[in-house]
Amino acid sequence: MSPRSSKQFDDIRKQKKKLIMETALELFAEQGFHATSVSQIAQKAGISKGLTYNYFESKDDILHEIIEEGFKSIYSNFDINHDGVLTDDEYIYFIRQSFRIISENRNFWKLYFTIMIQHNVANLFEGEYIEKTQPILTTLLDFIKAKGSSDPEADILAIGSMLKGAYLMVVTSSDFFPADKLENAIIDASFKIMQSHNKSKIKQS
Amino acid sequence: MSPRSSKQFDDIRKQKKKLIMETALELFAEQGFHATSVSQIAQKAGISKGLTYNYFESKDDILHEIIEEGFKSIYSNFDINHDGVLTDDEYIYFIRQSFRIISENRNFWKLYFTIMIQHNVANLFEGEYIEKTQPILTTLLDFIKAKGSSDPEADILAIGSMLKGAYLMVVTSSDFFPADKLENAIIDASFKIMQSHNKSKIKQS
Amino acid sequence: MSPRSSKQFDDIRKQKKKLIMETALELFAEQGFHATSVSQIAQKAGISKGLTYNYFESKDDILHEIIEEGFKSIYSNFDINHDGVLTDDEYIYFIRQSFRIISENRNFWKLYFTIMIQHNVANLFEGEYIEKTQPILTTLLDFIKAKGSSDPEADILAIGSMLKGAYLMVVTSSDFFPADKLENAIIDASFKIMQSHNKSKIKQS
Amino acid sequence: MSPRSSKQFDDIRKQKKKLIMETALELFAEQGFHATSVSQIAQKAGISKGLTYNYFESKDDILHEIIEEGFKSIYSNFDINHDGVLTDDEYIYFIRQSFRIISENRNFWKLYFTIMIQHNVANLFEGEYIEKTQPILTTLLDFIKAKGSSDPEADILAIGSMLKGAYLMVVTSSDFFPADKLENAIIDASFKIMQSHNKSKIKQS
DNA sequence: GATGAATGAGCGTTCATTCAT
DNA sequence: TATGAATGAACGCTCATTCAT
Repeated sequence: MSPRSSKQFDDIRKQKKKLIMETALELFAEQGFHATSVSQIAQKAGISKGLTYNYFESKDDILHEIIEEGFKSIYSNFDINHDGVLTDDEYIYFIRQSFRIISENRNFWKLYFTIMIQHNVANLFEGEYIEKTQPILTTLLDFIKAKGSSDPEADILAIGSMLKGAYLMVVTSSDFFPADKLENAIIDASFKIMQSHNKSKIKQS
Repeated sequence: MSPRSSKQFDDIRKQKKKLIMETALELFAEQGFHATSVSQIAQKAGISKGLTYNYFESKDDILHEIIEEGFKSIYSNFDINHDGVLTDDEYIYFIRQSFRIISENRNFWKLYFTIMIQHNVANLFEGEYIEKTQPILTTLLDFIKAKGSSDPEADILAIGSMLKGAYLMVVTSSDFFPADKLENAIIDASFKIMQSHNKSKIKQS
Repeated sequence: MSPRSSKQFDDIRKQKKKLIMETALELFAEQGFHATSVSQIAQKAGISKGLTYNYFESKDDILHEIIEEGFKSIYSNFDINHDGVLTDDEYIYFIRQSFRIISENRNFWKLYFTIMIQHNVANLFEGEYIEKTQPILTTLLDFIKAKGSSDPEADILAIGSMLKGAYLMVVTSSDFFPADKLENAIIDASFKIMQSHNKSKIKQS
Repeated sequence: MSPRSSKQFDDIRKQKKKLIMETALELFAEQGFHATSVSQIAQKAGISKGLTYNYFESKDDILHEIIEEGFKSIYSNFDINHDGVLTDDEYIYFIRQSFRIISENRNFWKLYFTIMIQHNVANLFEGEYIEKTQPILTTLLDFIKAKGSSDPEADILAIGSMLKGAYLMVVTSSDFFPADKLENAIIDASFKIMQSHNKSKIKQS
């Protein structure tokens, strides 16, 4: 067989694999992993049940590859090789971009949140997770400090929570959800949190 | 010998039902509803599989009763019959209390978040959900307005996101998570959001 | 305990047993034996599941006692101690009476036919069955002979089939079934069969 | 290797389906529908329990397909497109044929009678049943009238009962049953019933 | 005599996975 | 590469039966 046709076969394999993963992701996100059967995936993808096992070792394996692939593509979308401190516009761009990524991959993120709640995601991807996440957190912390925060650790907790909650809203939201309003509110609020020098209202409980 | 009195039977029933629900909640929270089998529940509860069906009509029924019971106990913990506007201390108390409720029922809230992600929870409990939630949101909105917010709708989105995200952190956190620090950070941040009169940093994208 | 109260207890036992058997018969006839649960019987009879086993050894036992009791009461309704040959009126009375017995106990006969189809009933009641049935058949055969039948064995087959079929119709019939018309048709036809001296129309196939 | 052709798959499916239906019919007839388990069917057919559900949606579905198939083959065996009135020989042929069909499919008819007793079979197959049965009854009624019956409605009741009873005997009979003798007796008797102009012996009760 | 909680075997059914073709 | 028939373990659930009270 010529190398050319070998390459063609390879392309077919890649396409089929992608097709199966995309179909599975849709169903996993809609119904959950355990409530989705391999038959369903195969049927929706228009292939035979048996063929699935030509591309994946098991149903679990499909899930793992989806998650792995998802993470890879997410982090490749963030350009975190940032030397200095973010400008305000860069920060805003980062937030906006993260919203865009999530709303464009709502299925993946539904799945991600579901898994995250059940298992500690950091454990799932061990070193890799921290390795990828750390630079983002560091950059964010530097930015908060630069804005004059009186308690950067607290602020990053608050802002991180706010982002997580907002992402969750986007993921679970219906089509009529005012995504823009939320996005702007989160951006504004994060500046308020970083910049404000108010004394804390609270006494330790 | 005479048969057990009806009170005795009633006591047994209540106790067993509680045992089954608690056991099921643990497993549902850990593994998810679909990944948990009735056999597992029965085994962990130390009873026979068949007995489960003496107390619940179906596996679905167990879930429904857990959620119903959970909602009942949550809302009974919030005293929302509030006429005027919250004081700062009342607001702080409300937030602290909500954190306490969630961290004391982490299993229930794990389950709740998981279900919420798959099916819009508002749909699940339709009328009741909105009926119970609305007064809380109204009270919160009034408080935000009273604090002089320049855009209460945006602020409630931001604060709501922040709470949701923080709750999610508490639910998924390990035992070593600095819950107090998070709690304080969220309270401080929410005041910053409401009080700050800064002009918006953002231009519409 | 006085003999009197002992007798009272005995009466209670008999009544309860009868109640259970009647309730079970209704359900067995409607739904079939296997599709009827002991719980159903107990519930419909207004007693506890456990009590059933105070009166019957098993679910099978209930069925057996119903059938035994049914047979006893059927044969006790036929006065077959008949020396000579039946008169026409006695024959007609016998047929009419058999229809009455069946339509008054449709539930029992439904059950009887169902069991008969699955198992050879003669086997179920071995000696007893033949012992009870034989005199009836002998009396009938004598009557047919006396009416001048040219082939009594054939005629008893035909008349026997006709009765069996008619009984089956009564048992499965709705409330609007013209039972009288059927009864009269069967009586008339049976006389035609016995009396007619026609040559056979048929050649052996 | 290339996969089986779709004709090969089709052949396998048809053969297996037939095997399952035949095995199930045997067991349903012997033990009744409810007393027969899917495991039993599979074991007797020499396949796995799960495979059954590759061919039938449910246990109920097996029953339905058996009955449907049975009815189809029965009615296709009667040539009822009969314009004029039957000759005597045609009538005899019709009766003999019906006996043959039933004794060749005793299992199906056992099942049929059992179901008929519990649920009015006309209800089960509603329209179709009446549509198929009506022409047979009409042809029979015309024949009875042509033979000079003084009360055709009564005679068809009597003959119908006789046939039903005789069929039931054939179905429940052991291998030693004198089927020929019964068949001839029924044919003779039916002519006697139709032709006889005797006055009725009976007075209304 | 009477209750119903409790058991355990078995039911109908589903499904991840294998394999001959 | 691709098919779908086939398997077997496990699922949710039912029910005849037992037993402490």
